[in-house]
Amino acid sequence: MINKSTEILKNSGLSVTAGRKSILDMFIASGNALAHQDIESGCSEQFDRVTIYRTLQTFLDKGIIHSIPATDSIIRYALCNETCTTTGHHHDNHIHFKCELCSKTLCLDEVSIPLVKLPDGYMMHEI
Amino acid sequence: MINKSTEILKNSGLSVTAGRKSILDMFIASGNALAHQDIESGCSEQFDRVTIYRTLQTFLDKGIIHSIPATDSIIRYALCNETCTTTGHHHDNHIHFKCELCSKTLCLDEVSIPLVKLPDGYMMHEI
DNA sequence: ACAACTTTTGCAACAAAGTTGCATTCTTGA
DNA sequence: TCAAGAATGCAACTTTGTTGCAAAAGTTGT
Repeated sequence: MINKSTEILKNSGLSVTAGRKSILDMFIASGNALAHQDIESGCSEQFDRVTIYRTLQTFLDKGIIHSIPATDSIIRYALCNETCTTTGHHHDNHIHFKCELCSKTLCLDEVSIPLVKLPDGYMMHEI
Repeated sequence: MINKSTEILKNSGLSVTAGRKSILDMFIASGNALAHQDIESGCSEQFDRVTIYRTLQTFLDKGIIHSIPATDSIIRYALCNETCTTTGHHHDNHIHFKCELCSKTLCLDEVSIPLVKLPDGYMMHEI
């Protein structure tokens, strides 16, 4: 295990390729949420758009990253924390914060989520 | 003042056109959040895609509707309640709920928003 | 280290979503 | 009713996301 990105990929049962390592490294280095566009333009090596789409989808499936919808209609992604690396079972119910000036998007893990009361006849399944 | 949609448009200082009335009527009738696509396909009369985009943008600007981002990357829109019809000043910090079966999206006004603690050096401006 | 096997990548072509400029049509207020 | 201003529809375009397939990786067992 040379570095962190390689380790994460192996732990998730994914083959280690240049593209996946690069993209994962970007997430680790940036510390905030990245959109597809950020990755496409900010990556040291150049990868095909399709590869980036598929890599992000793979990371989502494996629980390596989670998606963050925003009012600007751009979906950003951020690394999940350790507790949700197990596939399928996500622990990503936290609040996000986007700076209006630098437009960095950050996870706010400390903020508690209120208990949500659903309308009659509905059942909570996912948050 | 013939009907509610006309009234809302006049109150917001917008000219009353067939397209705006139709779209606004859809929101009033449906009671849940609508995406661009819902409006384009579900409207009684047929309007140009561009007109729908522009109408939604106008409604957003005037505070008639608010946008609801979701993990499926489709942005939906819902009527604002009475207290935020004043332009620019929104009162739309509430939680939304989307049914996985019928995919209706509803506003949950009763749920309280927790106080969000921002990282040092940042200031809350919009929620 | 190598060959066989499986995955991933890049390309091309496509589909869907959103934007812009401009001429035409509709609203509004005098 | 009529002129000024605003909204609409059209066309062309850009951006975003998807799919199939062949080429180029990565992986595993020997």
